[in-house]
Amino acid sequence: MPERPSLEGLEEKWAARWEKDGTYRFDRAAPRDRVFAVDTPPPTVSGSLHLGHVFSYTHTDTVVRFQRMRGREAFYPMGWDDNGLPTERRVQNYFGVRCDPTLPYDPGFEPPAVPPDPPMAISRPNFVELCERLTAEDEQAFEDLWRQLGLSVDWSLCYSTIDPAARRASQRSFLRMLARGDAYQQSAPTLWDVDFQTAVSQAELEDRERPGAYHRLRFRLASGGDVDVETTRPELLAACVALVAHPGDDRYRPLFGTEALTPLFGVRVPVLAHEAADPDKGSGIAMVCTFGDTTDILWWRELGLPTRAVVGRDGRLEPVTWGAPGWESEDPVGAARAYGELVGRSVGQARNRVVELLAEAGALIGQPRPIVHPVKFYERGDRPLEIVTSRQWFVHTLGLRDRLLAHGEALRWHPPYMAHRYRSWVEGLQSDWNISRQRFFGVPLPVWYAVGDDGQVDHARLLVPSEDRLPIDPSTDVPEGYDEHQRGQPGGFVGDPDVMDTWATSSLTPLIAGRWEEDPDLFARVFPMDLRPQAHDIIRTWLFTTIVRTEYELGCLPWSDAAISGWVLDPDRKKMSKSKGNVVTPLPLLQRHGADSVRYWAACGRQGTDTAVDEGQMKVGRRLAIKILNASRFALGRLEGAAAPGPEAVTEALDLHALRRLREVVAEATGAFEGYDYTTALERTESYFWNFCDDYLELVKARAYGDGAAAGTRSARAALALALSVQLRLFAPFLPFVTEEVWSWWRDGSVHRARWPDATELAVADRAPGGPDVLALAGEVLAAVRRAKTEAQRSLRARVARLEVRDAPERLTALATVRHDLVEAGGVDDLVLAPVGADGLAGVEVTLAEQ
RNA sequence: GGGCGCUUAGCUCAGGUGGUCAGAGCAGCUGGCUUACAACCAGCAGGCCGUCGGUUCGAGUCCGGCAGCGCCCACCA
Repeated sequence: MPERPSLEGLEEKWAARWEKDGTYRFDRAAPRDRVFAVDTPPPTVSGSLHLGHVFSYTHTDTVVRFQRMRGREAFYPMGWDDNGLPTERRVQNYFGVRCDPTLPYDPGFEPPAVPPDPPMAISRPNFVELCERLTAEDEQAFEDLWRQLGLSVDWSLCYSTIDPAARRASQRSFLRMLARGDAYQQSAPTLWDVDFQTAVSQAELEDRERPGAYHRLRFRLASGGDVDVETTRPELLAACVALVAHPGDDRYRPLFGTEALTPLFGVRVPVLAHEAADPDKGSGIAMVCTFGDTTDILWWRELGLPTRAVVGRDGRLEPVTWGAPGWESEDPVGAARAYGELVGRSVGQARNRVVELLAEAGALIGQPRPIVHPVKFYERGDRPLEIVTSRQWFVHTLGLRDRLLAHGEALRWHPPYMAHRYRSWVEGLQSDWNISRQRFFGVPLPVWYAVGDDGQVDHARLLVPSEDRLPIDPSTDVPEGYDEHQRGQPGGFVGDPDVMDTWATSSLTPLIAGRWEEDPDLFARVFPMDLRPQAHDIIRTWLFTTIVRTEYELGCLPWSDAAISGWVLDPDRKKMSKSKGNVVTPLPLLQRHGADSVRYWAACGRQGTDTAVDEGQMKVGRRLAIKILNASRFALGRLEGAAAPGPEAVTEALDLHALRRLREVVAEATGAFEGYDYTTALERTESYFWNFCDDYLELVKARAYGDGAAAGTRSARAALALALSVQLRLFAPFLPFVTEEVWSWWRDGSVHRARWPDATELAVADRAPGGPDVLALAGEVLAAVRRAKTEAQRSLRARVARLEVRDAPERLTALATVRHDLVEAGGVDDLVLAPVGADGLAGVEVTLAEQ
């Protein structure tokens, strides 16, 4: 035990020791019912960790440590989500490169020392190599941070979503979905990001408020007269395929079944009725285009409308042939002339130009009316999404809805109200899950397509690999029965060029971590898992897709419990974001306050609740850690190097009552932890501890310093040792470093492998006398003495000439049992216990000695 | 438009099953080197528990309405 204990150096010391001793190593011999398995969220590897990660991973770590101490064998892996767009984007910026899949691989390629501008084009294999190089560096930095924070992860169970095992699991599951018919390919209208040039899924959308304007366009009616239609997207006029109004709308009822002519382009479009049309929106009649928004897709599908696509994958208007089939016009020459003004322009540019053309043609009625309206964006994108028709791979989810809802009911949510988010998402599903992405750094779709003798790719003739070949890359691997020189040739094959959505792989984390199909013995010991911890913003993505995939592969829930953490807000309670520049990075805070202190702040944040960064709270945590050091030094210093007397030596009422109360705290903390309520467990423990220091240690001090043979001293020392041992273990999940340090002063082994305290070891508290809590009573009297000294502006060491306590007889009887401790702690010369009747005035009178 | 959460001292928040529940920490103020702790200790002050109504002998604590803030889902011509 050091003379002046300190927090300095504890983190390095114990992190190294835990690694060396394998303190957190999972024992795979443990049977399933003794295992506590966690589906750790693999953080996205693209730059640095966020304080939000520290926050929520600490929550999980406290629960894992509790379960481990309770005797469960913790299966607590770490994963890295390194595949996907964030990594690609980071690599592009970091090295100044862009991927061009048409280029050949350059085995000797090294990126320039200074990122070139404009970025240099490199082949897909070279690009993937750079992705792997950069993620390896990031992952090392992440691991270092997690170790510094004291996460009790078993680092031998580490995986990444791009590593061969993850690719194998992802491709295997895909092939099985394909074989069962759970996955299918389809050419269909798809949400499309024009900058990344990839499809995205419903789960990756977000709405952003953007300025727009209603443009009132006048359509001529084939039957004579005209009708005005309001639109925010006049640039899609050429793609108009119908006008739609509500069937009950009397203004337009006469027009249903007739035809209108689009301005500028003279295309005949039907006027139709559909329930989804809103009479109160715009002019009450909508222009259906292929495709301006998701409602257009609905109308197009349900009304059987033709397709006239004008927006290309690059977000520019594509050339069309007016007068050709599908592009019939009353005035093909005029249509071509007008469209010629728009072709090749981006949608924004085309909008400006078409408004001018419409105004010249007299078809724009009045001025555009500016509005602000929500527009769909890819969550990582900078421009609004377009909808283009493309061939994509989908996983059936709409047909699974009832089953998914049932799983959501069966899952135990912490806090329970988070279940609503899942349910409203599942109920609102509009399309199957699009899992293909037109990107490069991801798990390839493991299929090829036959090329017909005419040289045309036949997407209906799928070539799939056998499972034992996985993982494969169809751009370099060859299907069975073919050889490489047949790639792209008539009668040959081509590989699917796409990769899977990152969620299509990370949705398998319980299977990847549990080594599904590769280590059946391990899998049976850890699956289904106990806990899915994650933040609430990815319920609709990670949590939802994991349930989908597990339902398909195993027909069950992947875990019994989901613990949903909140976000970390900046000190002004604003959401942190890179664009606002208010992101707080964890490393400086860890260096400034220490891991235990940062963990303390995190553990004070309730499950599911957004919490502001609060360095003040971290300071409180640091103070608590220092207090634990000092209080421990006092308690252990009284043992004079000898072993503490056993619990049977505790005989004094004060000591027994302190232990009795501690036993209640143990029960409360245990119950709270079992319900994943680490915050309450910490609060109860901490509250007891401060009272223990302020009152109990002061009261027991003189006795603890006494003759080691005296019964009172033995009782004090035994109680101190037991109470300290229990409290260190209660604190261990929150403050792993300082508790381990103190534990090492007098106990063998790690506190983190010690048994969680329970009522059995505090059974001696059964001997506590009935009646009032002596510690609480003595604490009250002691407080009165301190108040008197403070109010007299005297030192706490000042003597009390006379202390008179007037109270009910039973309370006085209890107080009498601590008379000696009270006299010593208060510096009292004469203590008088004076009984009062039932209506007497209870009180404490303190007479200080002369200075 | 549907749903969820929050609204308690200047700040951040606790307050199972309704009756010492009006609390903690921080900040503030006043004191104190007390043999575990001066990066400490002791003490003080601070609040019509968002609002209106209801249930009850009694409501931060239960029910309903309203308001503000935040979020989820949907819509978004």
